[in-house]
Amino acid sequence: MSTESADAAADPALFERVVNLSKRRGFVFRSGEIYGGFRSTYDYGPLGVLLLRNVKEQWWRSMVQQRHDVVGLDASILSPPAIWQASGHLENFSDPLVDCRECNERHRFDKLEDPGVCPNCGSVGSLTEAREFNLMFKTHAGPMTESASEVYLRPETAQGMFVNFTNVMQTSRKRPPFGIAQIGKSFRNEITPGNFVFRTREFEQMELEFFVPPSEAGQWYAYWCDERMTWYRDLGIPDDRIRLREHTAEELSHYSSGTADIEYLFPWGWDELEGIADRGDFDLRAHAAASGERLEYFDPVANKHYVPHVIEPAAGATRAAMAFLMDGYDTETINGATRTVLRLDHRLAPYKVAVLPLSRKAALISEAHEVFDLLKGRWMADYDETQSIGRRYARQDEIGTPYCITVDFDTIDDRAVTVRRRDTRSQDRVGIDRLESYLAERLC
RNA sequence: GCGGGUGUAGUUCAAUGGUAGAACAUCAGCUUCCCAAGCUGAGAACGGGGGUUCGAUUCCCCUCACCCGCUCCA
Repeated sequence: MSTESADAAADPALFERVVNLSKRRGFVFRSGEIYGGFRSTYDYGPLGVLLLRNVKEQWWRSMVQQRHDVVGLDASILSPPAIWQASGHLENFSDPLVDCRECNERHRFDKLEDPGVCPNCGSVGSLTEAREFNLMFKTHAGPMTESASEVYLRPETAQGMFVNFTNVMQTSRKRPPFGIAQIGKSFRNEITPGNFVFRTREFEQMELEFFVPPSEAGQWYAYWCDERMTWYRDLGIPDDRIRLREHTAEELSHYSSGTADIEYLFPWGWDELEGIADRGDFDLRAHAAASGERLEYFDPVANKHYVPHVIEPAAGATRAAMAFLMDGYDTETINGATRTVLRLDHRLAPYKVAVLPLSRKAALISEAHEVFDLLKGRWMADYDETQSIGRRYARQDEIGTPYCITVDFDTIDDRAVTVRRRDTRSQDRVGIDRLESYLAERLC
Protein backbone atom coordinates (compact mmCIF):
# COMPACT_ATOMS: atom_id res chain seq x y z
CA MET A 1 0.00 0.00 0.00
CA SER A 2 1.26 3.44 -0.79
CA THR A 3 0.10 6.98 -0.70
CA GLU A 4 0.57 8.58 -4.06
CA SER A 5 -1.24 11.18 -6.02
CA ALA A 6 -3.77 8.74 -7.39
CA ASP A 7 -5.02 8.27 -3.86
CA ALA A 8 -7.09 11.32 -4.48
CA ALA A 9 -9.51 8.94 -6.18
CA ALA A 10 -9.74 6.67 -3.14
CA ASP A 11 -13.01 7.02 -1.32
CA PRO A 12 -13.22 5.84 2.31
CA ALA A 13 -16.98 6.41 2.46
CA LEU A 14 -17.41 3.91 -0.34
CA PHE A 15 -15.93 1.24 1.87
CA GLU A 16 -18.68 1.65 4.43
CA ARG A 17 -21.40 1.71 1.82
CA VAL A 18 -20.21 -1.51 0.24
CA VAL A 19 -19.93 -3.24 3.60
CA ASN A 20 -23.48 -2.16 4.35
CA LEU A 21 -24.72 -3.35 1.00
CA SER A 22 -22.98 -6.66 1.55
CA LYS A 23 -24.80 -7.19 4.79
CA ARG A 24 -28.12 -5.75 3.72
CA ARG A 25 -28.47 -7.73 0.54
CA GLY A 26 -26.71 -10.91 1.52
CA PHE A 27 -23.28 -10.81 -0.07
CA VAL A 28 -21.17 -11.16 3.06
CA PHE A 29 -22.00 -11.81 6.70
CA ARG A 30 -19.72 -11.81 9.69
CA SER A 31 -19.10 -15.37 10.82
CA GLY A 32 -20.68 -16.52 14.05
CA GLU A 33 -22.55 -13.26 14.30
CA ILE A 34 -25.14 -14.59 16.72
CA TYR A 35 -22.28 -15.34 19.11
CA GLY A 36 -20.73 -11.92 18.79
CA GLY A 37 -18.71 -12.68 15.70
CA PHE A 38 -15.47 -14.53 15.18
CA ARG A 39 -12.46 -12.55 14.20
CA SER A 40 -11.30 -12.47 10.62
CA THR A 41 -13.88 -14.83 9.25
CA TYR A 42 -16.75 -14.09 6.94
CA ASP A 43 -19.56 -16.07 5.42
CA TYR A 44 -20.70 -15.53 1.86
CA GLY A 45 -24.46 -15.19 1.62
CA PRO A 46 -26.84 -16.09 -1.20
CA LEU A 47 -25.51 -13.34 -3.46
CA GLY A 48 -21.91 -13.47 -2.30
CA VAL A 49 -21.53 -17.13 -3.08
CA LEU A 50 -22.75 -16.50 -6.61
CA LEU A 51 -20.42 -13.58 -7.14
CA LEU A 52 -17.47 -15.51 -5.77
CA ARG A 53 -18.28 -18.55 -7.88
CA ASN A 54 -18.49 -16.36 -10.96
CA VAL A 55 -15.11 -14.79 -10.23
CA LYS A 56 -13.56 -18.22 -9.87
CA GLU A 57 -15.38 -19.50 -12.92
CA GLN A 58 -14.05 -16.63 -15.02
CA TRP A 59 -10.54 -17.20 -13.77
CA TRP A 60 -10.75 -20.92 -14.54
CA ARG A 61 -12.12 -20.26 -18.02
CA SER A 62 -9.33 -17.87 -18.78
CA MET A 63 -6.50 -19.85 -17.19
CA VAL A 64 -7.50 -23.46 -17.88
CA GLN A 65 -10.45 -23.96 -20.18
CA GLN A 66 -9.34 -21.64 -22.92
CA ARG A 67 -5.73 -22.80 -22.96
CA HIS A 68 -4.08 -25.96 -24.17
CA ASP A 69 -1.05 -25.50 -21.96
CA VAL A 70 -2.62 -25.38 -18.49
CA VAL A 71 -4.29 -28.17 -16.52
CA GLY A 72 -6.08 -28.10 -13.19
CA LEU A 73 -5.46 -29.58 -9.78
CA ASP A 74 -7.21 -29.70 -6.43
CA ALA A 75 -4.69 -30.65 -3.76
CA SER A 76 -5.30 -31.28 -0.10
CA ILE A 77 -5.40 -28.53 2.47
CA LEU A 78 -3.94 -30.69 5.24
CA SER A 79 -0.30 -31.20 4.56
CA PRO A 80 2.67 -32.87 6.24
CA PRO A 81 5.42 -30.76 7.83
CA ALA A 82 7.91 -32.11 5.30
CA ILE A 83 6.36 -29.99 2.58
CA TRP A 84 6.70 -26.81 4.58
CA GLN A 85 10.13 -27.75 5.78
CA ALA A 86 11.28 -28.08 2.20
CA SER A 87 9.43 -25.04 0.91
CA GLY A 88 11.02 -22.81 3.50
CA HIS A 89 7.75 -21.83 5.11
CA LEU A 90 8.56 -23.32 8.50
CA GLU A 91 11.70 -21.27 8.56
CA ASN A 92 10.65 -18.11 6.81
CA PHE A 93 6.96 -17.87 7.41
CA SER A 94 7.32 -16.89 11.02
CA ASP A 95 8.46 -13.50 12.13
CA PRO A 96 9.99 -12.60 15.46
CA LEU A 97 8.36 -9.32 16.44
CA VAL A 98 8.96 -6.77 19.14
CA ASP A 99 6.76 -3.91 20.28
CA CYS A 100 7.97 -0.55 21.51
CA ARG A 101 6.28 0.42 24.74
CA GLU A 102 7.05 4.09 24.11
CA CYS A 103 5.72 4.71 20.63
CA ASN A 104 3.60 1.56 20.13
CA GLU A 105 5.33 0.70 16.88
CA ARG A 106 5.96 -2.91 16.02
CA HIS A 107 9.14 -4.09 14.38
CA ARG A 108 10.66 -7.26 13.05
CA PHE A 109 13.31 -8.31 15.52
CA ASP A 110 15.54 -9.73 12.80
CA LYS A 111 15.62 -6.40 10.99
CA LEU A 112 16.65 -4.23 13.95
CA GLU A 113 19.98 -2.51 13.61
CA ASP A 114 20.43 -2.47 17.36
CA PRO A 115 18.32 -5.02 19.27
CA GLY A 116 17.97 -2.70 22.27
CA VAL A 117 16.86 0.44 20.47
CA CYS A 118 13.53 1.28 18.90
CA PRO A 119 14.26 2.28 15.30
CA ASN A 120 11.23 4.57 15.27
CA CYS A 121 11.54 6.71 18.39
CA GLY A 122 15.04 5.79 19.50
CA SER A 123 13.97 4.73 22.99
CA VAL A 124 16.43 2.45 24.71
CA GLY A 125 15.11 -0.55 26.61
CA SER A 126 11.51 0.06 25.61
CA LEU A 127 11.21 -2.94 23.33
CA THR A 128 9.36 -6.03 24.45
CA GLU A 129 10.80 -9.52 24.24
CA ALA A 130 10.85 -10.89 20.69
CA ARG A 131 7.87 -13.12 20.12
CA GLU A 132 7.49 -15.62 17.33
CA PHE A 133 4.49 -15.18 15.12
CA ASN A 134 4.18 -18.34 13.11
CA LEU A 135 1.83 -17.63 10.30
CA MET A 136 0.87 -21.24 9.68
CA PHE A 137 -2.06 -22.99 11.30
CA LYS A 138 -0.91 -26.15 12.96
CA THR A 139 -3.12 -29.01 14.04
CA HIS A 140 -3.00 -32.75 14.60
CA ALA A 141 -4.07 -35.47 12.24
CA GLY A 142 -5.60 -38.37 14.08
CA PRO A 143 -6.99 -38.49 17.58
CA MET A 144 -3.64 -38.84 19.33
CA THR A 145 -2.12 -35.48 20.07
CA GLU A 146 1.51 -36.19 19.50
CA SER A 147 4.17 -34.52 17.44
CA ALA A 148 4.42 -37.37 14.95
CA SER A 149 1.00 -36.48 13.62
CA GLU A 150 1.48 -32.73 13.37
CA VAL A 151 0.04 -31.25 10.22
CA TYR A 152 -0.40 -27.78 8.80
CA LEU A 153 -3.19 -26.10 6.95
CA ARG A 154 -1.59 -24.89 3.76
CA PRO A 155 -0.65 -21.21 3.73
CA GLU A 156 -0.70 -21.23 -0.07
CA THR A 157 -1.99 -23.63 -2.68
CA ALA A 158 1.25 -23.50 -4.67
CA GLN A 159 3.09 -26.31 -2.91
CA GLY A 160 0.42 -28.81 -3.90
CA MET A 161 1.31 -28.10 -7.49
CA PHE A 162 5.06 -28.38 -6.98
CA VAL A 163 4.89 -31.71 -5.18
CA ASN A 164 2.60 -33.05 -7.91
CA PHE A 165 4.80 -31.72 -10.70
CA THR A 166 5.82 -35.10 -12.11
CA ASN A 167 2.41 -36.67 -11.49
CA VAL A 168 0.73 -33.99 -13.51
CA MET A 169 3.37 -33.77 -16.22
CA GLN A 170 3.26 -37.52 -16.82
CA THR A 171 -0.48 -38.05 -16.69
CA SER A 172 -1.38 -35.00 -18.74
CA ARG A 173 1.60 -35.48 -21.09
CA LYS A 174 2.35 -31.77 -20.90
CA ARG A 175 5.83 -30.42 -21.31
CA PRO A 176 7.25 -27.00 -20.50
CA PRO A 177 6.09 -24.43 -21.02
CA PHE A 178 2.96 -25.62 -19.27
CA GLY A 179 1.05 -24.75 -16.13
CA ILE A 180 -0.94 -26.20 -13.27
CA ALA A 181 -3.84 -24.16 -11.96
CA GLN A 182 -5.65 -24.44 -8.67
CA ILE A 183 -8.40 -22.65 -6.81
CA GLY A 184 -8.76 -23.29 -3.12
CA LYS A 185 -8.65 -22.17 0.46
CA SER A 186 -5.47 -21.23 2.24
CA PHE A 187 -4.90 -20.30 5.86
CA ARG A 188 -2.56 -17.86 7.50
CA ASN A 189 -2.40 -16.63 11.05
CA GLU A 190 -2.23 -13.04 9.97
CA ILE A 191 -0.98 -10.82 12.73
CA THR A 192 -3.46 -8.16 11.85
CA PRO A 193 -6.37 -9.17 9.70
CA GLY A 194 -8.67 -6.41 8.60
CA ASN A 195 -10.30 -4.25 5.98
CA PHE A 196 -13.37 -6.43 5.83
CA VAL A 197 -12.65 -9.49 3.65
CA PHE A 198 -9.41 -8.01 2.32
CA ARG A 199 -7.11 -9.72 4.80
CA THR A 200 -8.58 -12.74 6.53
CA ARG A 201 -7.00 -15.78 8.12
CA GLU A 202 -8.97 -18.09 5.89
CA PHE A 203 -9.03 -17.04 2.28
CA GLU A 204 -9.36 -18.38 -1.20
CA GLN A 205 -6.63 -18.29 -3.78
CA MET A 206 -6.51 -18.74 -7.52
CA GLU A 207 -2.99 -19.77 -8.38
CA LEU A 208 -1.17 -20.80 -11.51
CA GLU A 209 2.30 -22.37 -11.48
CA PHE A 210 3.66 -22.06 -14.98
CA PHE A 211 6.75 -24.18 -15.65
CA VAL A 212 9.11 -22.90 -18.32
CA PRO A 213 12.60 -23.54 -19.66
CA PRO A 214 14.98 -21.36 -17.62
CA SER A 215 15.93 -19.29 -20.63
CA GLU A 216 12.30 -18.32 -21.21
CA ALA A 217 11.52 -17.20 -17.66
CA GLY A 218 11.81 -13.51 -18.39
CA GLN A 219 9.50 -13.49 -21.36
CA TRP A 220 6.88 -15.59 -19.59
CA TYR A 221 7.01 -13.36 -16.56
CA ALA A 222 6.22 -10.39 -18.77
CA TYR A 223 3.58 -12.39 -20.59
CA TRP A 224 1.71 -13.28 -17.43
CA CYS A 225 1.88 -9.77 -16.02
CA ASP A 226 0.22 -8.55 -19.15
CA GLU A 227 -2.24 -11.42 -19.33
CA ARG A 228 -3.45 -10.93 -15.79
CA MET A 229 -3.85 -7.18 -16.12
CA THR A 230 -5.95 -7.80 -19.19
CA TRP A 231 -8.17 -10.20 -17.29
CA TYR A 232 -9.18 -7.61 -14.71
CA ARG A 233 -9.70 -4.94 -17.33
CA ASP A 234 -11.79 -7.25 -19.45
CA LEU A 235 -14.10 -7.83 -16.49
CA GLY A 236 -14.62 -4.13 -16.05
CA ILE A 237 -11.87 -2.67 -13.88
CA PRO A 238 -10.96 0.70 -15.45
CA ASP A 239 -7.34 1.53 -16.26
CA ASP A 240 -7.02 4.25 -13.66
CA ARG A 241 -8.00 1.97 -10.80
CA ILE A 242 -5.55 -0.84 -11.47
CA ARG A 243 -1.79 -0.89 -11.82
CA LEU A 244 1.19 -3.19 -11.96
CA ARG A 245 3.88 -2.47 -9.41
CA GLU A 246 7.29 -4.17 -9.41
CA HIS A 247 8.64 -5.16 -6.03
CA THR A 248 11.87 -3.71 -4.81
CA ALA A 249 14.67 -6.09 -3.83
CA GLU A 250 13.87 -5.70 -0.12
CA GLU A 251 10.25 -6.64 -0.61
CA LEU A 252 10.93 -9.97 -2.29
CA SER A 253 9.75 -13.03 -0.41
CA HIS A 254 12.07 -15.89 0.34
CA TYR A 255 11.16 -17.85 -2.77
CA SER A 256 11.05 -15.08 -5.32
CA SER A 257 13.62 -13.64 -7.66
CA GLY A 258 11.18 -11.12 -9.08
CA THR A 259 7.65 -10.09 -8.18
CA ALA A 260 5.08 -7.64 -9.42
CA ASP A 261 1.82 -6.83 -7.69
CA ILE A 262 -1.38 -6.08 -9.45
CA GLU A 263 -2.93 -3.43 -7.28
CA TYR A 264 -6.41 -2.02 -7.18
CA LEU A 265 -7.32 1.39 -5.89
CA PHE A 266 -9.40 0.34 -2.89
CA PRO A 267 -11.25 2.93 -0.83
CA TRP A 268 -8.27 3.00 1.56
CA GLY A 269 -5.68 3.28 -1.21
CA TRP A 270 -3.72 1.06 -3.55
CA ASP A 271 -3.53 -2.50 -2.32
CA GLU A 272 -2.71 -5.91 -3.65
CA LEU A 273 -5.05 -8.02 -5.70
CA GLU A 274 -2.57 -10.47 -7.13
CA GLY A 275 1.12 -11.18 -7.07
CA ILE A 276 3.06 -12.41 -10.07
CA ALA A 277 6.31 -14.00 -8.98
CA ASP A 278 9.26 -15.45 -10.79
CA ARG A 279 10.01 -18.26 -8.36
CA GLY A 280 12.94 -19.51 -10.42
CA ASP A 281 13.71 -23.15 -9.73
CA PHE A 282 13.58 -22.62 -5.96
CA ASP A 283 10.60 -24.85 -5.23
CA LEU A 284 11.29 -27.77 -7.50
CA ARG A 285 14.92 -27.91 -6.38
CA ALA A 286 13.94 -27.67 -2.73
CA HIS A 287 11.44 -30.51 -3.00
CA ALA A 288 13.80 -32.59 -5.09
CA ALA A 289 16.54 -32.20 -2.51
CA ALA A 290 14.25 -32.94 0.41
CA SER A 291 12.38 -35.86 -1.12
CA GLY A 292 15.11 -37.42 -3.22
CA GLU A 293 12.80 -37.41 -6.24
CA ARG A 294 13.90 -35.98 -9.56
CA LEU A 295 11.68 -33.02 -10.29
CA GLU A 296 12.99 -32.29 -13.74
CA TYR A 297 12.06 -32.32 -17.37
CA PHE A 298 14.00 -34.30 -19.92
CA ASP A 299 14.36 -32.27 -23.07
CA PRO A 300 14.67 -34.78 -25.91
CA VAL A 301 15.91 -32.19 -28.39
CA ALA A 302 18.78 -30.97 -26.28
CA ASN A 303 19.06 -34.46 -24.84
CA LYS A 304 19.41 -33.26 -21.26
CA HIS A 305 17.49 -32.79 -18.04
CA TYR A 306 16.66 -29.40 -16.64
CA VAL A 307 14.71 -28.02 -13.71
CA PRO A 308 12.01 -25.72 -15.04
CA HIS A 309 11.60 -22.23 -13.70
CA VAL A 310 8.23 -21.19 -12.38
CA ILE A 311 6.18 -18.11 -13.08
CA GLU A 312 3.38 -17.79 -10.58
CA PRO A 313 0.37 -15.52 -10.92
CA ALA A 314 -1.32 -15.86 -7.51
CA ALA A 315 -4.61 -14.06 -7.10
CA GLY A 316 -6.97 -13.66 -4.17
CA ALA A 317 -10.45 -14.81 -5.14
CA THR A 318 -12.10 -13.00 -2.27
CA ARG A 319 -10.08 -9.89 -2.91
CA ALA A 320 -11.03 -9.91 -6.55
CA ALA A 321 -14.69 -10.33 -5.68
CA MET A 322 -14.45 -7.39 -3.32
CA ALA A 323 -12.70 -5.24 -5.90
CA PHE A 324 -15.41 -5.96 -8.45
CA LEU A 325 -18.06 -5.21 -5.86
CA MET A 326 -16.51 -1.89 -4.93
CA ASP A 327 -15.74 -0.96 -8.48
CA GLY A 328 -19.28 -1.66 -9.61
CA TYR A 329 -20.89 0.29 -6.81
CA ASP A 330 -22.62 3.35 -8.16
CA THR A 331 -25.58 5.53 -7.41
CA GLU A 332 -27.97 7.31 -9.68
CA THR A 333 -30.72 9.78 -9.06
CA ILE A 334 -34.06 9.21 -10.69
CA ASN A 335 -37.02 11.47 -10.04
CA GLY A 336 -35.17 12.96 -7.11
CA ALA A 337 -34.53 9.62 -5.44
CA THR A 338 -31.03 8.24 -5.12
CA ARG A 339 -30.60 4.57 -5.63
CA THR A 340 -27.78 2.10 -5.80
CA VAL A 341 -26.72 0.45 -9.01
CA LEU A 342 -24.18 -2.32 -9.04
CA ARG A 343 -22.50 -2.15 -12.40
CA LEU A 344 -21.07 -5.63 -12.52
CA ASP A 345 -20.02 -7.28 -15.73
CA HIS A 346 -22.81 -9.67 -16.61
CA ARG A 347 -20.39 -12.59 -16.29
CA LEU A 348 -19.93 -11.73 -12.63
CA ALA A 349 -23.48 -10.75 -11.74
CA PRO A 350 -25.06 -13.12 -9.19
CA TYR A 351 -28.30 -13.24 -11.13
CA LYS A 352 -28.26 -12.84 -14.88
CA VAL A 353 -31.95 -12.22 -15.10
CA ALA A 354 -34.97 -11.60 -12.87
CA VAL A 355 -38.50 -12.62 -13.76
CA LEU A 356 -41.15 -10.20 -12.51
CA PRO A 357 -44.89 -10.53 -12.96
CA LEU A 358 -46.37 -7.03 -13.18
CA SER A 359 -49.10 -7.90 -10.71
CA ARG A 360 -50.08 -10.81 -8.54
CA LYS A 361 -53.01 -11.87 -10.62
CA ALA A 362 -52.98 -15.63 -10.93
CA ALA A 363 -52.71 -15.54 -14.72
CA LEU A 364 -49.59 -13.41 -14.60
CA ILE A 365 -47.97 -15.45 -11.88
CA SER A 366 -48.38 -18.72 -13.71
CA GLU A 367 -47.11 -17.09 -16.89
CA ALA A 368 -44.10 -15.74 -14.99
CA HIS A 369 -43.38 -19.16 -13.56
CA GLU A 370 -43.29 -20.54 -17.07
CA VAL A 371 -40.83 -17.88 -18.14
CA PHE A 372 -38.68 -18.66 -15.12
CA ASP A 373 -38.75 -22.36 -15.98
CA LEU A 374 -37.75 -21.52 -19.52
CA LEU A 375 -34.60 -19.74 -18.36
CA LYS A 376 -33.55 -21.48 -15.17
CA GLY A 377 -31.61 -24.27 -16.82
CA ARG A 378 -29.30 -21.88 -18.57
CA TRP A 379 -28.96 -18.85 -16.32
CA MET A 380 -29.08 -18.08 -12.64
CA ALA A 381 -32.46 -16.39 -12.42
CA ASP A 382 -34.31 -14.61 -9.66
CA TYR A 383 -38.06 -14.45 -9.30
CA ASP A 384 -39.84 -11.67 -7.43
CA GLU A 385 -43.52 -10.84 -7.23
CA THR A 386 -43.61 -8.62 -4.16
CA GLN A 387 -44.24 -4.86 -4.07
CA SER A 388 -44.36 -2.52 -7.03
CA ILE A 389 -42.53 -3.09 -10.27
CA GLY A 390 -40.38 0.01 -9.80
CA ARG A 391 -39.25 -1.22 -6.44
CA ARG A 392 -38.35 -4.57 -7.88
CA TYR A 393 -36.31 -2.99 -10.67
CA ALA A 394 -34.45 -1.01 -8.04
CA ARG A 395 -33.78 -4.11 -5.99
CA GLN A 396 -32.32 -5.87 -9.00
CA ASP A 397 -30.22 -2.83 -9.93
CA GLU A 398 -28.73 -2.88 -6.47
CA ILE A 399 -27.47 -6.43 -6.82
CA GLY A 400 -26.25 -6.06 -10.37
CA THR A 401 -28.81 -8.10 -12.28
CA PRO A 402 -28.31 -7.10 -15.93
CA TYR A 403 -31.78 -8.00 -17.22
CA CYS A 404 -35.29 -7.92 -15.79
CA ILE A 405 -38.15 -9.64 -17.54
CA THR A 406 -41.63 -8.36 -16.85
CA VAL A 407 -44.71 -10.38 -17.56
CA ASP A 408 -47.71 -8.07 -18.00
CA PHE A 409 -51.34 -8.24 -18.95
CA ASP A 410 -50.57 -8.13 -22.65
CA THR A 411 -48.30 -11.14 -22.35
CA ILE A 412 -51.24 -13.49 -22.29
CA ASP A 413 -52.38 -12.21 -25.67
CA ASP A 414 -49.19 -11.28 -27.49
CA ARG A 415 -46.91 -13.95 -25.97
CA ALA A 416 -44.26 -11.31 -25.37
CA VAL A 417 -42.52 -9.85 -22.34
CA THR A 418 -40.72 -6.63 -21.50
CA VAL A 419 -36.97 -7.02 -21.17
CA ARG A 420 -35.47 -4.19 -19.19
CA ARG A 421 -31.75 -3.56 -19.19
CA ARG A 422 -29.98 -2.37 -16.06
CA ASP A 423 -27.35 -0.14 -17.61
CA THR A 424 -29.61 1.89 -19.85
CA ARG A 425 -32.95 1.17 -18.18
CA SER A 426 -34.18 0.73 -21.73
CA GLN A 427 -36.87 -1.76 -22.59
CA ASP A 428 -37.48 -4.20 -25.42
CA ARG A 429 -40.60 -6.11 -26.15
CA VAL A 430 -39.51 -9.67 -26.86
CA GLY A 431 -41.60 -12.67 -27.86
CA ILE A 432 -41.34 -15.52 -25.37
CA ASP A 433 -40.31 -17.88 -28.15
CA ARG A 434 -37.36 -15.59 -28.93
CA LEU A 435 -36.46 -14.81 -25.32
CA GLU A 436 -33.76 -17.40 -24.87
CA SER A 437 -31.87 -16.46 -28.01
CA TYR A 438 -32.32 -12.77 -27.23
CA LEU A 439 -30.66 -13.24 -23.86
CA ALA A 440 -28.04 -15.63 -25.18
CA GLU A 441 -26.80 -12.96 -27.59
CA ARG A 442 -26.39 -10.49 -24.78
CA LEU A 443 -25.15 -12.69 -21.94
CA CYS A 444 -22.55 -14.65 -23.96
C1' G B 1 -0.26 -8.14 20.61
C1' C B 2 0.27 -2.49 21.77
C1' G B 3 -2.04 2.54 21.29
C1' G B 4 -6.52 5.20 19.74
C1' G B 5 -11.79 4.99 18.33
C1' U B 6 -16.58 2.42 18.03
C1' G B 7 -20.70 -1.10 19.41
C1' U B 8 -29.01 0.69 20.11
C1' A B 9 -34.19 -3.04 14.86
C1' G B 10 -31.84 -5.47 8.38
C1' U B 11 -29.52 -0.33 7.48
C1' U B 12 -28.73 4.82 9.15
C1' C B 13 -29.65 7.47 13.42
C1' A B 14 -32.27 9.31 18.32
C1' A B 15 -33.39 9.27 23.53
C1' U B 16 -33.07 7.86 28.73
C1' G B 17 -30.35 5.72 36.02
C1' G B 18 -37.04 3.77 35.96
C1' U B 19 -37.52 -1.67 30.95
C1' A B 20 -36.27 2.37 23.97
C1' G B 21 -38.42 6.38 19.17
C1' A B 22 -37.87 7.39 13.93
C1' A B 23 -36.58 7.02 8.79
C1' C B 24 -35.56 3.77 5.04
C1' A B 25 -35.75 -1.48 4.24
C1' U B 26 -38.67 -6.11 5.05
C1' C B 27 -43.49 -8.82 5.39
C1' A B 28 -49.09 -9.02 4.77
C1' G B 29 -53.59 -6.77 2.56
C1' C B 30 -55.93 -3.28 -1.30
C1' U B 31 -54.54 -1.23 -6.14
C1' U B 32 -54.27 -3.57 -14.89
C1' C B 33 -48.63 -1.70 -10.76
C1' C B 34 -43.23 -0.40 -16.05
C1' C B 35 -38.67 2.49 -12.66
C1' A B 36 -37.98 2.44 -4.42
C1' A B 37 -46.25 5.65 -5.66
C1' G B 38 -50.30 5.54 -2.09
C1' C B 39 -53.38 3.70 1.99
C1' U B 40 -53.93 -0.01 6.13
C1' G B 41 -51.51 -3.31 9.26
C1' A B 42 -47.28 -6.36 11.13
C1' G B 43 -42.59 -8.22 12.71
C1' A B 44 -37.97 -6.31 14.25
C1' A B 45 -32.70 -3.64 18.54
C1' C B 46 -29.64 -1.78 23.57
C1' G B 47 -22.72 -7.37 21.20
C1' G B 48 -21.78 -10.85 25.68
C1' G B 49 -20.71 -11.51 31.05
C1' G B 50 -20.04 -9.58 35.84
C1' G B 51 -20.45 -5.43 39.37
C1' U B 52 -22.59 -0.79 41.74
C1' U B 53 -27.81 0.37 42.55
C1' C B 54 -34.41 -0.45 44.94
C1' G B 55 -33.67 -0.38 39.57
C1' A B 56 -28.79 -0.11 34.14
C1' U B 57 -29.18 0.33 27.43
C1' U B 58 -27.17 4.62 30.37
C1' C B 59 -22.07 4.34 35.60
C1' C B 60 -17.64 0.74 36.59
C1' C B 61 -14.80 -3.81 35.30
C1' C B 62 -13.93 -7.87 32.02
C1' U B 63 -14.77 -9.96 27.37
C1' C B 64 -16.12 -10.29 22.12
C1' A B 65 -16.19 -7.85 17.49
C1' C B 66 -15.25 -3.90 13.99
C1' C B 67 -12.37 0.60 12.31
C1' C B 68 -7.39 3.51 12.21
C1' G B 69 -1.90 2.99 13.03
C1' C B 70 2.50 -0.49 13.56
C1' U B 71 3.76 -5.57 11.28
C1' C B 72 2.03 -9.04 7.44
C1' C B 73 0.42 -10.36 2.49
C1' A B 74 -3.66 -13.46 -1.99
